[in-house]
Amino acid sequence: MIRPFNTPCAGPTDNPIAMHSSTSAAHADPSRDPPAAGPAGQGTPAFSPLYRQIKELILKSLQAGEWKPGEAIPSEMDLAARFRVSQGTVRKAIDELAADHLLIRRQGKGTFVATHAEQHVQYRFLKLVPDFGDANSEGPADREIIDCRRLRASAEVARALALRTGDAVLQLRRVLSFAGEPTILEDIWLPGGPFKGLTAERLTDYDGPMYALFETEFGVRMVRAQEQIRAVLPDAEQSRRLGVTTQTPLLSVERVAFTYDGKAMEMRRGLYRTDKHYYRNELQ
Amino acid sequence: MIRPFNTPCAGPTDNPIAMHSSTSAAHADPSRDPPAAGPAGQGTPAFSPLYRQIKELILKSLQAGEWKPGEAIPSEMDLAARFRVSQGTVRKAIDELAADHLLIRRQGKGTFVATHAEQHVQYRFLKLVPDFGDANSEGPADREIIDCRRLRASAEVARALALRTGDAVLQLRRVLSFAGEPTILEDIWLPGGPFKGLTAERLTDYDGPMYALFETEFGVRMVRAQEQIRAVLPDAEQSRRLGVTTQTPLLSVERVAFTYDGKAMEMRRGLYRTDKHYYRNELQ
DNA sequence: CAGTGGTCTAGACCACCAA
DNA sequence: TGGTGGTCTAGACCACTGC
Repeated sequence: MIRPFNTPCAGPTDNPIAMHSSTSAAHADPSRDPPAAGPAGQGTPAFSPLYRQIKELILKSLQAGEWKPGEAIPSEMDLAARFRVSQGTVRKAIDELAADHLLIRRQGKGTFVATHAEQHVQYRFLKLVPDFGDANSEGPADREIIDCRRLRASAEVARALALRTGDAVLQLRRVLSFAGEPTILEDIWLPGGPFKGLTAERLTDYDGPMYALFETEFGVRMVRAQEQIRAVLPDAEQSRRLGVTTQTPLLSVERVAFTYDGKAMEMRRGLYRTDKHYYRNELQ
Repeated sequence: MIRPFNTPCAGPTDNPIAMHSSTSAAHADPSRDPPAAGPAGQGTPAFSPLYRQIKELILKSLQAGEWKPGEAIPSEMDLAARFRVSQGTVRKAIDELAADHLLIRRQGKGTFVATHAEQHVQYRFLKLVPDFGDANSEGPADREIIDCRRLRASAEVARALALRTGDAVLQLRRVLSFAGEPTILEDIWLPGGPFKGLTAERLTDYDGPMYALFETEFGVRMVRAQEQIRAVLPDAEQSRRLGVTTQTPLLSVERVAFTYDGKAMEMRRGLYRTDKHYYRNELQ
């Protein structure tokens, strides 16, 4: 057996996963354990090509914070030397991470950790765009924090965030206005532990996407999200906040956002006015 | 100059785009025309790596119908021989086409032209899923064609389909029911020319996705779509068709679907009930 | 068993960027 | 000018499929 596929990661600076001779077999040794990774069931599939193992190792370094959002990671040649594989194999691993928007390649400069700050689209996960013009034509949104409190997770929030009912959570409520018009009313729930110390003041003072603040202040990087969209009517308070009647249909957009390791770290429910905007989706 | 980058495609069976010596330069010859492709402005960017040219040639063959949806395309080796490039270059071209869901690779079998028929997800572009269970748990949708008529394009439809106002279009109206409950009311507009001969009977008789019928009967393959989603209230007839009150908020989902060559070939507006379903979206 | 796509490597050269 | 990512090639071997 040449490649110890399940060797535990030895740490961020030394991952001797491969010790190939120049003509070594490229694939998993069939004498290894069968795919069922263990009694826990949820294990990762045991067989995995080398470039995917490299991908996992890079992912682990990202999770561990070895390279921070916005920073460059080592060059492909350096990573190839570290992992004792060819540049092509590292390249394929990085290709997938770039396709997942975890890394950003810049020819001639290097490969960088993606970040919610300093990317030209202000809100990467916000799909609401104006009927006329594009997202930038309205300028930055006005953001007003209405409420920020600590409370115990409801059953629904607990389920979404993989907490237990009653665990401490932070609840935010805010209004986003575009072109001076209140357009989005959002409730946001965050797990109390990772976001200890987050206050309305810090949010108000911070001038940038909320997810960028999460990265820099709490080390929480959102990389993926799921949304459930419905049409609803607002209650009295919601309609007042958005300046519409209670008979005005609104989009209810429920989002759960996930970090590198796939943990749900935020749930939010937004009410979107769609009289001057629409939710845009590309299908492929 | 080694590679005639702008040589017109010589036809599906002979595309002598490359005549490299074994150590030839890999990139565009800088002595070529500058990137501005011509006075028309909209031209494709003049510089393009070899694998992307191969991709375009394969795309042209798909458009031309050289390989039909569901069929296998030639093997990577065959295509490499045809285009006089290495297998790796063909591979990269196919990789991108597979990522775009135009081709489907099956290890050991070949590479196949994607199709709306015979894919396990019944409706690839339909993002409405039940609150409980998954899309398959409800079984196939009941489809009822309510209306099918030829008329002249309104300004809005003409704009979406790149027609002129007053051009002939086909208008369909149908209701989709899940678990016996009417859930989606859809108006569909199709350009009259390409869909000449489409009737309500043919749609009713056909047992499969509408887009699959478009492929087999009209040679129109939808590969991409854009949706604009809003929350609305139905009018009297719409509410009756869906079995809800006129005060029930619904999703309005406006879709424009595109073919291989990027031409818009369908517009539809769906009204979705979201009391037992939701529109699901993955953000990345 | 032959043929397909999938992985891995090694080496060459190119385009882009910053110093 | 040197370093980065980007492209292209050639050859080897592996995994999967179907005959």
